[in-house]
Amino acid sequence: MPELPEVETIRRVLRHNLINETILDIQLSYQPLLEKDSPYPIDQLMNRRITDVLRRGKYLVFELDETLYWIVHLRMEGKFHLYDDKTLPTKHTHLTFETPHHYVHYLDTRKFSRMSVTNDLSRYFERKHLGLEPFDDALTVDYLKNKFKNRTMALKGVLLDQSVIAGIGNIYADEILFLSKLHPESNPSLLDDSDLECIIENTKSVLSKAIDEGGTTIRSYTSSLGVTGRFQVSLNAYGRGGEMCLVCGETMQKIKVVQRGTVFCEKCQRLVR
DNA sequence: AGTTTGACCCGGACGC
DNA sequence: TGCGTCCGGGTCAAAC
Repeated sequence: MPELPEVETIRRVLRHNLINETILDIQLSYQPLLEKDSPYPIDQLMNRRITDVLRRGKYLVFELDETLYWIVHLRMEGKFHLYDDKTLPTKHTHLTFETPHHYVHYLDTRKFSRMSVTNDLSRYFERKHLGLEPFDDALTVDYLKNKFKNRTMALKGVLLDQSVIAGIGNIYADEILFLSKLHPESNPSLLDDSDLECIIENTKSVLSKAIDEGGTTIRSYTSSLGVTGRFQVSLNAYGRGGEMCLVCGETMQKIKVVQRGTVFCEKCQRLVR
């Protein structure tokens, strides 16, 4: 599942390839991908020029003619493929469009992803109640303290809450908690300033490092672009349940927290209760 | 009114 | 081979 660093990587690849390209033909073959309350149908993108590609949290945004916005959330398995030649769609291709220089397919095996077309981007995101971007200077100890107070949910739960910090998903939540040496089931409202500072610093460092690694991967892409944004990042927690902790050697635990698979080291990560 | 829980969107993987 | 069941993650509505 693409997390924020992957989405950012995808954004850069798409922007590089599609900026100033005009959408000459676009077809959505699986209608449920378009949100029911989308102000406009997909057809509205026809003959529009892509003037920018943006990201907000894990949302991708194509700006068209600087006035219209096509918003895409990849969820678990949404992906863009760019081709130089006309290519047959697969059974998981749900949308196709072409531009003067590219043929673009959008695929999603699980069909979990969603998109919308609007001319009012700020209104769209207001309704999604997104919190600060991880790299926003307004992300401070005081901001988190305010967001964490009165929260009884497990700490990991509030890290996944997109109205606190936008863009943290399951993989990086585990990684941030590991680096911060905090147990995923800690009580968010009981953390002290240094814990919060630690969470902020690790959030920024782990995400920016992953974005950098994504940039490295981009250079290895060839002309037929599988823009999945997937790349190998060295992770301490995710996928390492039952393996030894890379810091202390203890066996990493795998549990469910807020119904999400969660890996942590019970020796390194302090439970605050 | 703010917070938490659970349903939902699907098809791949797995077990029998 | 075929069927049934479970799983996964972000979002939002419902419940608290």
